[in-house]
Amino acid sequence: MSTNPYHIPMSIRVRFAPSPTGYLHIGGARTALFNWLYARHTGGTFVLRIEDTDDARNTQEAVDVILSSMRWLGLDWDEGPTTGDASAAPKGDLGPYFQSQRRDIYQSHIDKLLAADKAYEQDGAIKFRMTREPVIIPDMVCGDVNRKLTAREEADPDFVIVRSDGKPVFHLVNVIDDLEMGITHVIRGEDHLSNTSKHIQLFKALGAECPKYAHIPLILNGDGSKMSKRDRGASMTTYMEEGFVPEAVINYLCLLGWSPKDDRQKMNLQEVIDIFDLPQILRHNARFDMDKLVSLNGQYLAELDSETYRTLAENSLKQSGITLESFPTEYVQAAIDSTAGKLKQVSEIKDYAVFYFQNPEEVEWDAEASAKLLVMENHAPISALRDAFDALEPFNAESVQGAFKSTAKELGVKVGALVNPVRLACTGKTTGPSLYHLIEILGKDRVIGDINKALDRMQGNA
RNA sequence: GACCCUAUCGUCUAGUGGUCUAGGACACCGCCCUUUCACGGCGGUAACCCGGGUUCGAACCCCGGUAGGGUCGCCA
Repeated sequence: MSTNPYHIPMSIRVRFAPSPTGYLHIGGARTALFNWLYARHTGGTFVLRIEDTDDARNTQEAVDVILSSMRWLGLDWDEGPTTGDASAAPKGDLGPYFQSQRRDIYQSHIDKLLAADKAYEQDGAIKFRMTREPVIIPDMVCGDVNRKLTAREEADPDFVIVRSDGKPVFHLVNVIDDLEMGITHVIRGEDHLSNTSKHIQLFKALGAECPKYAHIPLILNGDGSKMSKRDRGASMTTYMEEGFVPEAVINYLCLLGWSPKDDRQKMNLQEVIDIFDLPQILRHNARFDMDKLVSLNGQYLAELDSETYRTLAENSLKQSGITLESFPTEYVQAAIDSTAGKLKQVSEIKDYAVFYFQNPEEVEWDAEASAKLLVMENHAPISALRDAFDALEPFNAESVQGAFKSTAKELGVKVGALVNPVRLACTGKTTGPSLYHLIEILGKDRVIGDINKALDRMQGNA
């Protein structure tokens, strides 16, 4: 026995054990994250195990999605599958890491339980002789939980560990794997708390010490209801497809059910690793707030290097049906660069910058703004500006800005009086990238054409 | 129905008996900055679920309600 007063094993081993029945749920992602953080904080080992015992619901695609989601989030595992192929060589010595490959291991334990009369056969299934006493569940988040029997369990506390079709059930395989894989801390969703009494008894029957438990609260919808597949934000796939910044998603997840205890919100992973620990995990469920995630995402987006930002932006633009290939590379880059630091989500870029990639006649003016800005009294000033543009050489952001200022001064109007109608003329909107830069990118011909069209409208509105 | 967990602004949270006329962030509102928007800055609205105790003193401790969530499967 060590002299360590907390009896913390030398090497901590934790695991994330998803069942491949669909995408990676945001709650699952956070469970994975908390396990990962604990492993990294303690210098321990993070194991990924695929619990694919339900052939009716498991799919290969789901396995691949889980692995790619984990990788996207940056949650690397020290042991586990290297690919979605269950027969491929894994990383780590305690595999296989797919439960579907571990039948022999389960069978030997089942035989032992049967031989010791700790389990028995009934109707072709095998049932475990469960205690009739309450079970104390020591939990690092919830404290000691005194799990009494429910009415149903009072009637028959024993439960099935092997189905009549010969397949072992979750409770059994989960415990055997944690035992065989030397898992020291089980960090999982609170939905497993009640069932932990079964697991503790199973460990005992198998002649093993049970691991330490930490049941973390669940993530609920904004209205407090349970998050299901349909709910926006529930699937990690959404974040990958919509071009979220993985660091932002991770940062947000850290703040759900855990807190650095000071006023920090935006934290990099290393900062979190340094101070993350199990006892500070909150005990109550948290509601998912897309607004806050998006806000955080905007902060990370603004800090991205231009290369990464361009890639994200290009993908988003292509996804929304814009054929970037028909534009010069420099033009596309300049257009994208003019949106940098402006968006909270890259997926907003379509609405924000679509005018760059439309034919002038496709740009639709916002009706309300058009009625307000494209009026006859703006005709003279804007045509004066048009003439100034016409004579401008070179035609760039700097010279354009000069033309705005000098024209405004000559006419005795505010720059804004010229800026707003021109922005509408060129982009169709009242918001967007820096007008001077956008005008340079669009080029003189296009801009003068847009302005002329707006001048016609002013006369038409008269 | 039984059993378990939980309860601070709309949301995420800080707070572990006095320093709380309860702090921060998102969202919202106002002002400033500004070529629009966003950013940034300043300010504002907004919370201790209810009822009993314990105590000189309770958001913090205890009990009871209530509410939300979870579990009771030959699903995981």
